[in-house]
Amino acid sequence: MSEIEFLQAYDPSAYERPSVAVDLVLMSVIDAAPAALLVRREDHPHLGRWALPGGFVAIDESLDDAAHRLLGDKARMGHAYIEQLYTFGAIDRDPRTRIISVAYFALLPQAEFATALKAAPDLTLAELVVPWSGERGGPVEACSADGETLPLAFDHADMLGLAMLRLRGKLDYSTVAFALLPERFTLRALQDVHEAILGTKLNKPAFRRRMLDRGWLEPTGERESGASFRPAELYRHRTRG
Amino acid sequence: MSEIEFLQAYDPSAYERPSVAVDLVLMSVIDAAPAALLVRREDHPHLGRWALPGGFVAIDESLDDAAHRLLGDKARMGHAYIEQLYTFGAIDRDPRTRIISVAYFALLPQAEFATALKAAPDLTLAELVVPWSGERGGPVEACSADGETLPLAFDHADMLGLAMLRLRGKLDYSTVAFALLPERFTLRALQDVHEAILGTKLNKPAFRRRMLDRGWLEPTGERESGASFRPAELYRHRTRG
DNA sequence: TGACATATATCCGATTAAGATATTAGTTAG
DNA sequence: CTAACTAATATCTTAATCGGATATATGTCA
Repeated sequence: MSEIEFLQAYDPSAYERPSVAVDLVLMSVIDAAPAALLVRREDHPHLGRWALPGGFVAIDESLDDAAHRLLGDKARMGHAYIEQLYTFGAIDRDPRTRIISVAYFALLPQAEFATALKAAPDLTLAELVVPWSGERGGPVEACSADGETLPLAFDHADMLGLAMLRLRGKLDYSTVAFALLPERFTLRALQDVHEAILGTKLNKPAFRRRMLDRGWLEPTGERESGASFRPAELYRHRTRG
Repeated sequence: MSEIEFLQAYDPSAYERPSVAVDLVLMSVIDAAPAALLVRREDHPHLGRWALPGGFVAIDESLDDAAHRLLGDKARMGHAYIEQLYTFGAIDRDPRTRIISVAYFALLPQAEFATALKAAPDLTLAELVVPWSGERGGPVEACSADGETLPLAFDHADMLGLAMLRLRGKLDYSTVAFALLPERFTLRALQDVHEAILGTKLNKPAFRRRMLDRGWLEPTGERESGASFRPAELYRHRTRG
């Protein structure tokens, strides 16, 4: 049998197939706390609960393409740091039918986060409360601006928890933190982001040394404005060698 | 509309759905080198090339269940350390039809690896050659026992490469290495596993100290036998406290 | 112009990690 | 039975790193 004959004889409808979806964990650091964007479910199932923005993967688009498409459709965002997180495949995770969901997490600077909130009116800002410490992992809770706990739909508390765990793990040895900051930022702002994600205070001189020794930072020669005290130097993320 | 009415009205056949598969990266350390188990493809597409054992996910089983089922069916293995790796979703990764594949990696001690090779005669041992260093990542090459390069099917070189990258990353801060060793082992054997996976030599006293300080090891009081020199103490992985 | 707040630089002690070397304990050959 | 050999285990020294504290510099604002 030749390859062409084989492909013609292949019957893809022989198996009953699950639906495949992509869910987005859109994260930022707002007011010194980790935050995510949620949508209130207006349909069954889990009506009234809060869910991650997501959607089904089309038959003619890759998983990464689906994630980027949803980033534009749901959050009105063109570009963002985005990375595949984990694939959730429990049988009963959705009561409608078998849906396997590939979770992605995206990191946005505070300004783009605010823009997305305005441009996409169904999105709601939620502060993330991490009930575990260090690298233990587990689900996280979402809180609205007025401190109320937002009940989460499906297994989305696990997705948020895994995103926080991944973020904490990558913070120290990778450059993900820069995706949460504007193009130019102070060392203080960088430390605030680290502290918000880790949930701990850090030693200032030690943090400065570590970051500068990494070689990731490039001083711009400019200084922050609008402060009523000595303005700090603005750095940018060095992308070239 | 009540939830029950909604569920009855929901039509899951409205979307054209991709097939979902699970592929297994079955890894071990054989003769001081990382190794994996491959199957020769006897059908189109990629006839004659070498692939990871895998299969489709049934509609009534979770992803994890599918991975464990395949571990039993394909490798005749009951238990092994197993962990989800990444989900590959490019449109053209399989020429037959749209197949999204969730890759899992499993770690087996050398003895179980040999047992699987005997019990499942279609499996072939392949040594993995890592053409990159450190944490850079990328595809990996597979070599047969007589040194010939085995051409890999689909995107399976990427799956093998990602498995190696994950393994290297987890080696130092987690207990995955113990999944590659028998229940009782010497510190020398543990160091050999580390060196094979990292592809570098390690300092012996420093390695001993690090491992013993971690608190993961429990001395058994017994010693290895069959050596023509001073036998080393046998340790086991401490699972409690 | 001086008080103030914070950025930035320097310093020192403590903890940690690595590499080298010395010692111990089995095995085996003579 | 004993000495030589090999590799495991213990000890030691040195280098590097890290954290905390303090001191200084440099802006704003009253």
